[in-house]
Amino acid sequence: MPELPEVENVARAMSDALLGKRLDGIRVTYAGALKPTPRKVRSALLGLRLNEVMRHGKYIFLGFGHDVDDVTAQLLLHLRMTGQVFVQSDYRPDKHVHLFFDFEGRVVFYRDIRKFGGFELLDGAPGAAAIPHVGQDMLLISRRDWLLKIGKRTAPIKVLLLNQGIAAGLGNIYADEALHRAGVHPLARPVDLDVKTLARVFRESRRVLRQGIKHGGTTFQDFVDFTGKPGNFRDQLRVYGRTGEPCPVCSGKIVRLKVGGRSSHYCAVCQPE
DNA sequence: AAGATTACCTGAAGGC
DNA sequence: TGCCTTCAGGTAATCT
Repeated sequence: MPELPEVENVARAMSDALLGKRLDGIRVTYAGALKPTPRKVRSALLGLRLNEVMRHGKYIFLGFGHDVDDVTAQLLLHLRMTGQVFVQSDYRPDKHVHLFFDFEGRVVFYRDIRKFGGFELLDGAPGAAAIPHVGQDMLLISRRDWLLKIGKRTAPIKVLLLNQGIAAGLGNIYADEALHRAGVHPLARPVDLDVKTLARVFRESRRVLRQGIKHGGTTFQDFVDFTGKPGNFRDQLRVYGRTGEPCPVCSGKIVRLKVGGRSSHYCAVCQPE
């Protein structure tokens, strides 16, 4: 499931492989993956070059223009739950591949089993202004701003870490991992925690996201990188998906609990309520 | 106004 | 070639 580290790896790979290349064609087998309509997207982008790849939280902005560095139109990409973007010369597309982008002969596939994700054409090049409900990127927000936004809240901290309006990028897996590393229970309320503890959650959130990026992301079920390979961070997970196993730090039992409708995994010993 | 619930989809897993 | 229910989790919309 793509969260910030997985999206960052996709963005970097797209940038490396496609920057400056001309978009010559788009084949569409599921129109819902290309908004507002495949026709309008083709009419706006065909013949233009990909001049910018920018990640914000779990979103990727793809900037297109006529000349070098010129950006006159943008595609906004979100992978949601099962979206995959990759280039693989020997790949045989299955029924879940919905889009084929032709960049000067190189084919980029968009595959999405659950069809939640996709691309959306933005008028002009609004960038982050197109997603005003999304807060600053979790890797860019200052500790001060983050503490101001979260410090007095009364909702469970797990829910707030997942709230993309406060800071963008953490998903269910990395949020559980960050809370374990910080030693904080997922139901803890920020208003009840001291600043030092909150600062630890902030630091560990950043750290686990950076480690995820370094390891090529986490593949639990569906994520693959730009070359179609799964990520390596799964081995580093300490609590997510390890219900019933011993905690790697203290050997306490890892338990699972629904928080805000989402499964949360934590160590009952390291993360007391 | 924040928090809870539901919708969007498909596939895997497990009970019977 | 079994049927049915539940679950997985990102986000928007719709409730309370």
